Amino acid sequence: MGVLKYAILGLLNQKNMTGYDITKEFEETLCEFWSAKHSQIYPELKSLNEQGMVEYKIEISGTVLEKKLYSITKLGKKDFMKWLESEINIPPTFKDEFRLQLFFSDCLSEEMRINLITNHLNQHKERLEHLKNNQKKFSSVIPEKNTNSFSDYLVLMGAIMREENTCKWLEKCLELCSK
Amino acid sequence: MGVLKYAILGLLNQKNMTGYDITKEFEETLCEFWSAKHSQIYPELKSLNEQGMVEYKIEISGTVLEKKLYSITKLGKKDFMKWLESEINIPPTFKDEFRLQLFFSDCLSEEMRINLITNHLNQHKERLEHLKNNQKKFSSVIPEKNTNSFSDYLVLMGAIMREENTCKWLEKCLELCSK
DNA sequence: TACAAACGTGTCAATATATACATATTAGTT
DNA sequence: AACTAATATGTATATATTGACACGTTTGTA
Repeated sequence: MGVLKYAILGLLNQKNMTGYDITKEFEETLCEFWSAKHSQIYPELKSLNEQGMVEYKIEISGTVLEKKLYSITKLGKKDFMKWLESEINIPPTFKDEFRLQLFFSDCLSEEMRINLITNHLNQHKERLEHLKNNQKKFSSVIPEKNTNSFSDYLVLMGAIMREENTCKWLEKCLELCSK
Repeated sequence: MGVLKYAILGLLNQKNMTGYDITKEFEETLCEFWSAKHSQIYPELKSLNEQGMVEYKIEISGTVLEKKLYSITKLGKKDFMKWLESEINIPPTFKDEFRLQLFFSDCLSEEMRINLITNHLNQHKERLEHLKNNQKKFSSVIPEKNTNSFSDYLVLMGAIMREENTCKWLEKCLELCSK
């Protein structure tokens, strides 16, 4: 696939960053729909630099610590926009370990099955609360369309709707299992 | 993670199968929530056999073709049930290339963004139709609880609800992008 | 009988990803 | 001055996964 490449280019298209900054961005902002550890990011940045997609200048932090401040090149921007405009296909499989468990759950006692679903439901409820909290930063006003905040808003709305729907499904499952 | 292991054990817990049968099962039945190619399945079966989780007897198909008919062992069944009863955590990230695109979509013109979302919506509508077709096999009657059909029904219901919800979200996005 | 599609089992190379290993500096606090 | 958390950059090892390579048999049909 090579999606990591475009996640990094997209971030550098917003502003110049170090590998460390990018790692933080994955942890704090993109984590809902993409993730990568620094052990994957640093090699990828090296490769993108070799491909001419990004460049960097070394900045000195304090007295000696060298930071590589990366920026996107024209070539990188072109490649990023090409991906952004491309109509990707939805993957045939959304891997989901819980759904696999549920598929085999007829081996369980009624009680165990209900336990399994209830536990999962609680986790999704918690995540939903967390996402709703995130949404509070958009204080009742929907951001303007040409800002990243607006894109952010659309994605967050999707995550919230997904969690709400997942909870609804699990509650329906519990109902069917109980009666 | 090692989820593939439990997917295979779960299938062999239902009935004895060859590697080829298991591959087919992934393609036709599990594909909605797990997948694996035969190049992953054969080595995994070998490893499971070495761990004492599965065993096989060779059957002759036709005059010379040797098939390995795998079955789950007591040890395998024990390990499978332990996984099935375990309360797994939902992964922090559901990787989703489209959501990544949408997150960066403020770089696009209004028209291009609408194109992107519309195309994605159409794909999900198509998948929804496909899933609803699958559901027809449960001809108006909900299967009995202790059958695999019932588990299958719960998972399929989840997939349908998810696709419906995704369509709803994308339609809402289109609305917000247009006005 | 010839052909094709399906059956059947495997390996190899490349990519993706996670965890652990490894090291050093800087800024803030006590 | 000593300590700690955060900043900063890499590599190594193991596992997961895909697509390509590789081979041979059987069943149904034209």
